[in-house]
Amino acid sequence: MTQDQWVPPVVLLAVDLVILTLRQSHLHVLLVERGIEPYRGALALPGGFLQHAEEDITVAAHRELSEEADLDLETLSLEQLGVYGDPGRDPRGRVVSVAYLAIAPRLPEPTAGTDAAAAGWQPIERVLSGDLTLAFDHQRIITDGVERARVKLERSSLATAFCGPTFTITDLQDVYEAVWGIPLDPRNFYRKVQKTEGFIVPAGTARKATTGRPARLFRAGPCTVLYPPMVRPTESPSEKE
Amino acid sequence: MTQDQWVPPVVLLAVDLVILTLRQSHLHVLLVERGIEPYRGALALPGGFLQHAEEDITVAAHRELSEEADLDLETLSLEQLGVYGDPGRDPRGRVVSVAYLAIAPRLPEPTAGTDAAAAGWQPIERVLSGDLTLAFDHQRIITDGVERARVKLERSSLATAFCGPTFTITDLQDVYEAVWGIPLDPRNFYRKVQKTEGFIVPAGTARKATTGRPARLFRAGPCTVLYPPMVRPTESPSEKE
DNA sequence: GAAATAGTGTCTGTGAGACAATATGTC
DNA sequence: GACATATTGTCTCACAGACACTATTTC
Repeated sequence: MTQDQWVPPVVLLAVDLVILTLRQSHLHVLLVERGIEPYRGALALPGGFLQHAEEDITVAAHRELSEEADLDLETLSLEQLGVYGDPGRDPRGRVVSVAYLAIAPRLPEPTAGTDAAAAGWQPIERVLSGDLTLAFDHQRIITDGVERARVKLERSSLATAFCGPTFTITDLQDVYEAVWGIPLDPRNFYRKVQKTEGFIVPAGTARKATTGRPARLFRAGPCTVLYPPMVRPTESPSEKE
Repeated sequence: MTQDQWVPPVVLLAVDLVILTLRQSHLHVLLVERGIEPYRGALALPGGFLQHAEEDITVAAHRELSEEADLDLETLSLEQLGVYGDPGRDPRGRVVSVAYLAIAPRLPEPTAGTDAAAAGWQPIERVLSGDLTLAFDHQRIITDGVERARVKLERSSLATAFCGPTFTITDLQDVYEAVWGIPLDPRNFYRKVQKTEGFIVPAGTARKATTGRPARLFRAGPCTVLYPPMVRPTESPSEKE
């Protein structure tokens, strides 16, 4: 049934990272400028090939994360997003890429990592709208990553990963609003997160530089799974006839 | 920064299929007996290497599906589950496997496909309990696949993919109970699915061979996304203190 | 009629969404 | 005090869950 001497084809394996963060209440993704062909000069996700044949894929993802974005694993969520391996997505040959999604708290401008000509945070809207042109199929990967993040906010405490060690409830609301792209009622949001057992725990009171009543501070609670889940309003009320 | 002449390592790319179906109200997974080393004689997921360097991964998954299980794509859901590529998972070398999840309606016993020594449906409990020993990391892949299916039943109309072209509401309830592994109240279930716009549409009345009032028949409705979602009872009430 | 399965009605508790009202800070 | 933001309270509606009840079939 198989021909003599048939051997399975080999592929190059790469990892790509969708690193999301919040800047000025807007969701941003980390992009680098490619220094080599193909797509030289175009914006792309940080990533690269496995370093050697025995490197674990997850390890490779973490390696790229620190190489290209100076990000350590502190308070950082990193999960597999999927495989992108269309033949022809890379002119160099058959390259199959494993995409990872990382969520990071507010970060300093990453002034060019090790092997990227330029690096920077780009507003997610510019990517999703097609305003920016990205290398390979990276726009689709980012689209999938954002959607994954949106869904994860509903049932996991992931949102706290966008914040620093302590945060106010308003900070947390900003996260939800930015990722979901919709406004939420502060009063109802307040009640909801307080009622959700183990989501956040008190951590003193903030001294606010700005005007208004100072907010209480919280830190991430013990639970990673939210019950009941946060509900995303724009579910599909438009589904009605 | 890179050594002279450094070239990225290559890997072998495989696809593995988690094919789930319902038999006698129990969730089953399709397993084959391996005919070759490694793990010769052990049970494993159907799957195999890419056929040639230009084969699309999804195409390869469909190919394996028909090769190993005689299943065509009719009313069949097939989606990417994830990548499993730990170094050392396959003694033959660096093999990275893309796992797919397929949901199939009740099917005839698949009497050995093309290149598998034996094939058969195994109850999912035997796999999850560790009662059966599987090749490679296939137990973990199946565990992930079942969990994915459970979650998908909540918000998608996937459950109808387990049924034939027409089905009764009780049939549909059986699907939910089997996949979730918990009993549901028939009365509430009935109301719920009827109220969920576009989930199921009437399709005549069944003539039952058994006793009792004949049930109405339905077929899958136009909506693939359920709103409001079906709620899985055992969410995490045990999370309470 | 008895048994069995299908389908409906009703009540109750929880939680989402709207929004008024109150608290506590800065200027 | 004026203003701004934080926090609490209240009302209403939708829906999950429990479960009594009615309907329609076979025997």
